[in-house]
Amino acid sequence: MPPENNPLTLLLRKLRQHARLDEADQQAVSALTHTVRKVEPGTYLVREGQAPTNCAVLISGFAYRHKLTGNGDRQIVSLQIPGDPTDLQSLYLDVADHSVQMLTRGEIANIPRSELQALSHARPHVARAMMVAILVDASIFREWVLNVGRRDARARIAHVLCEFAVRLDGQKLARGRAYELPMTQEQLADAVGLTSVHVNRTLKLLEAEGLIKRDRRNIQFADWERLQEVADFNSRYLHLAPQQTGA
Amino acid sequence: MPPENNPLTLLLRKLRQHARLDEADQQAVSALTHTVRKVEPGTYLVREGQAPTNCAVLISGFAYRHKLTGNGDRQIVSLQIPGDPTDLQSLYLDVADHSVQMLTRGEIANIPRSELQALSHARPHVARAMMVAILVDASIFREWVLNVGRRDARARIAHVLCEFAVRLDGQKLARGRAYELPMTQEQLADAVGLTSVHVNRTLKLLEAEGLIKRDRRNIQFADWERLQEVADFNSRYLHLAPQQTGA
DNA sequence: CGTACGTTTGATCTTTCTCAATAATGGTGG
DNA sequence: CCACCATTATTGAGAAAGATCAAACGTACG
Repeated sequence: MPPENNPLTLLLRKLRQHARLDEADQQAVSALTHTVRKVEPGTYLVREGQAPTNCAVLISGFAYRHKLTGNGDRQIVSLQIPGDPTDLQSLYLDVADHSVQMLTRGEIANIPRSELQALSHARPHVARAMMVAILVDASIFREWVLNVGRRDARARIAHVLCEFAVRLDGQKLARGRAYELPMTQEQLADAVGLTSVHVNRTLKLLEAEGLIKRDRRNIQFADWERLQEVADFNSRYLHLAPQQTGA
Repeated sequence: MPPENNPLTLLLRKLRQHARLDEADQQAVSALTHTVRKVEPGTYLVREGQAPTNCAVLISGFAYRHKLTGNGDRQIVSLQIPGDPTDLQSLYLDVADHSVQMLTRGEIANIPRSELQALSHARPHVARAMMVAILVDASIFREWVLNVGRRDARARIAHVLCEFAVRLDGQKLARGRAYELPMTQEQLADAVGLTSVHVNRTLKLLEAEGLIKRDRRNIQFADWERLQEVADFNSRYLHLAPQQTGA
């Protein structure tokens, strides 16, 4: 099957964003065993406390990583968009310290963890590319600590909206200055460490200020520049590839 | 110089916590070029926005990672204790997305980033060990998102105290059920996303409850079990080595 | 023995949470 | 295609956690 139709093309694209992979590397990635599966919202891709046996790459749909407190409060610690390998974070850890769950319906490609490990062992460039992907994830976690720890509700929510927009854009998934936010206000609340009630009010505030427009889950960026300012958003932490280098 | 006196012994110990390194691997790590330097509190080991050129391993003393919001609020995103490589987080990233600064006086071993990269390229087992170290750091970031996003002041502060205790213990740096907290209440506040005033009151609350005892910066765990409960602390996310495997 | 920094305390103000009820929406079975 | 149900979104009123402002107090160190 030509690589264009291969579910792993997405993964390959992701890996090549920051590291140069030669023909053999690319071949090896494309040759990974994988099974494609359709999944419903709520499906677990990783379950806290379990030993990870494979790595799911999101082909379509959205997912989120989260942790729970002892009394059941949820905190979403990151969002995953198509192309994201959801499980590199436990590639070499024996027990998952968090869960990953589908936000929407979608498709995933499951790759045996052992194959990824073997690949990273055998091919330094691929190992490096995976490491970069992991490091970028870690950088996003750090920004989220800042977001949740030091910004007020308005900036916090605006920040998540900005991050999502920029990441979608980076994967060529955004259509213009708008997107469908793939989550409920309650889930958004869990991402920013607030209450769904307060998220609702703050969303309306952002709208009243003319920063966004909303129609159900659809978010339009009425004033992208000012929204970024309000969000205190600077995309540096996403470590976007400055330029896609050709093959 | 025998490895016991080598500043890199600490790094080696860290790397070997989760991955098996053979003789040659260990040799290679011990042979890394490095310069030891004494540093004062406040010294920057990494500066946000700069291109990292070397990786500092903490030999003695404590450091912290932090980020700033646009209006100057600081959020500490993790604490570093002796043995921690402070800079693996930017091993393959071109621009540092956060700063690392010394909390106390201490000593660091600076290793050229290029050498670490070369080492990870040449030695898969070392690469894997570094990846694990990075993954554990990432796991700690995730826990901090949860801590700051979903726990109240009392639990949050207790949680940081617990984490610090367990990590010190893991490096054989704690003397019994007490330690000297190497930071001001203001810095602790920046670590938990609160005000120093509120940290002060909460610390006194924890003391009044009989969970800790304090004398200046010295923290004693008067009731370790109950403190962990209050903190909602579970060390799983630290991914501590189940057992130190012999050479 | 001052001075600067860190800690402690009080009083008041804000943001965000809670609780509760009402209104939309979307999906589903008939 | 329509009525019904379960979610999700919205709104209001009151409570609480934590922030802010300001001042006093300690303590280490030059």
